[in-house]
Amino acid sequence: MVVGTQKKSVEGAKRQRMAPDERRARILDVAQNLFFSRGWEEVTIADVLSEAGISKGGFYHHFAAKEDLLDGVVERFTKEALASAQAARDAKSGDALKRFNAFLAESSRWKAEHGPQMKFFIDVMLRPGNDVLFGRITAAANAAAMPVLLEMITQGIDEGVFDVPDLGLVGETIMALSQGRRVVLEEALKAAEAGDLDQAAARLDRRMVAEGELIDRILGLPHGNVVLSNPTEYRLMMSAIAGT
Amino acid sequence: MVVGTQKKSVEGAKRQRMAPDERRARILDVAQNLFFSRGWEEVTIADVLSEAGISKGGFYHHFAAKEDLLDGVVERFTKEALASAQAARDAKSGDALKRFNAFLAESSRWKAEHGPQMKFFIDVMLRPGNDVLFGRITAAANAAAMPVLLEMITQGIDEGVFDVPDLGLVGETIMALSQGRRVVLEEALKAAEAGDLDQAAARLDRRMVAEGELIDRILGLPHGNVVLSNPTEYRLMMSAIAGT
DNA sequence: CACTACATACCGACCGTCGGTTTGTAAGTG
DNA sequence: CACTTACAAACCGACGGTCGGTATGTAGTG
Repeated sequence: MVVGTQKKSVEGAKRQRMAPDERRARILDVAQNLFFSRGWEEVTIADVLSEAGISKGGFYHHFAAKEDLLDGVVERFTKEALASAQAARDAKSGDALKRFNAFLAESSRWKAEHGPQMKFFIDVMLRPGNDVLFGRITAAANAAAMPVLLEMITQGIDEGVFDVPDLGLVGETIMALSQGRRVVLEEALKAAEAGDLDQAAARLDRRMVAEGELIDRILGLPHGNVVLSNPTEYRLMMSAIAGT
Repeated sequence: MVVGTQKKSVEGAKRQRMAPDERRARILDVAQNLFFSRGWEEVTIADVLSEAGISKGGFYHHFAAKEDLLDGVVERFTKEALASAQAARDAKSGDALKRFNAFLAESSRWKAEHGPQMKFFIDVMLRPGNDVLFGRITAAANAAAMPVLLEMITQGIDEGVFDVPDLGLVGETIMALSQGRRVVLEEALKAAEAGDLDQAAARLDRRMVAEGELIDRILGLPHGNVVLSNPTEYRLMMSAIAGT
C-alpha cells in the first residue's frame, strides 16, 4: 500500500540509466573515496547511495551486500598496484636475481610515481579503525603477489642462485616485510611534512637497505645482491607527498 | 513516563548481585566462548546478555561498548599466553642465544601442554569471518611479546653473538613468522584428525626447522644455533589434539 | 543516605528486502 | 520501414527487523 509513485522527483535527480559495468564502476569509485576518507565501518550504504545518485534498489541490483563493495574496491586496487611490477618481471629476461631486482625496482618506482595517491593511501591505512580495510587489502595484495614472488624464487633455486630453507616460509616472510613498512612510512611522512625531506628520505632508505640485506640473508645470497634502496627516488616521492 | 516497575519478574531470573570484578570476569568468560565459537560479528550483545544472565543496563554498567568486550577478551588471552615464556626468559641466565632458545622452547612447551585449548583456539582463528578477532589478538600478542624479543636481540648484539641489519625490522620479521604458522597448523591438524600423527608432527616439525634456520640467518648466526624443532613434543601435542 | 549494581523500556541507525515502475531492445506485424 | 508488442534489465523508495546504545527507574549494601 501507500501509493508512493516515485514519479514526483520534483527537484533535481533525473536519474540516468547506465550500462551495468559503468554503473558498477561508478559506485565503486564513490565507495572507494568514502572508505578511504572515512573508513569502512563509518560509511553507510545510504552515504554511497546519495553520493552515487542511485537508489537502494538500484544499488542492490549490482551488489549483493555492503561487503561486496569492499571486495570490489580491494580487487580493483590491488590489481592496479601489482600490474606494473608484474609487467617488469615479465619483461626482464635473464637470471632470477635480475628479474627479482627488476620487480622490486619497478614496484618502488611505481610508488614514487604515484606519490600523492600513496600518501592518501597510507594516511588511510594508518587511520585507526581501518583495520578491516587494511587487512583485506594486504591480504588481497599478498594473494596476488605471492605466486609471482614464488615463481621468481623457485627459478632462482633451480638456477642455483638462491638457497632457502623452505619456499613457502620464505615467500611469506618476504611479503611480511612490506607489511611492517607502514610504521616507517608514517615516520617518514611526518618528517617530510615537517619539511625535513632529507631525514624522511633517509629514514625510508635506511629501512629499505635493511630489508635488502635481510632478503639477501633469507635467500642465501652474499651481502649486497638484493637492492631495494633508491634514495633519490625516495626523496622525489617524499617531496611529491609533502608538497600537496 | 510509563510506570514500568520491573518487580514483576514473575518467572526465573532472581538475579544476583556480584562483586564488579567477578561479574566482569563472568561476562568476559561468556563473551570469549561466544566469540570463539561464532565469531565477533555474529555475536550480539543480546547473546552475551542472555548467556550471562544479565540485563542490558547491567552490561553497560561494566562495559562501555561492545568493542570493550573484545579488548577485554584479547587482553586476558594474550596475558596468559605470554606469561610462561616470559618467565622462562627471566629465569634463564646466560648468553643471549641461550635465553632466546629457552624462550622459544618454553613457548612451544606451553603450547604442547595446552593442546586442546590450542586446537580450539586455532580452529577459531582459521574460521573465515574471524579476521577481526585474529587481527586483534595477534596485534596484542605482538605488542606484548615484542619488547621481550627486542631485549633479547639487543643483548645478543651487545654480546657480539647476533648481528642484524636493523633491530626493529628483525623483530618484526621474527614475530611475523608465528603469524604464518596458521596455515601449517591447519594442515597438521587435518592430518592428525585423519589419524596420521606421524605426518602431522612431521609437517609441523618441518616448518619449525625451517623457521629456526631462517632465524639463524636473520640473526647472523651459523646454521643450527636457533632450535625450534621438537618432534616428540609436536607428536604429543598432535595426539592430545586429535584425541579429543 | 548515598552509591553501586542492575533492570526495563525505549531510541535511532542501519542493512537488506520487496513489490513495483521505468527504459532499452529485439522480435513480430502490416 | 514504421510501429507495436514482449520481455528483460535497470532502477525506485518504503518498510521490516535487528542491533548497539541510552534513559530512567529500583533493589541491595556499606
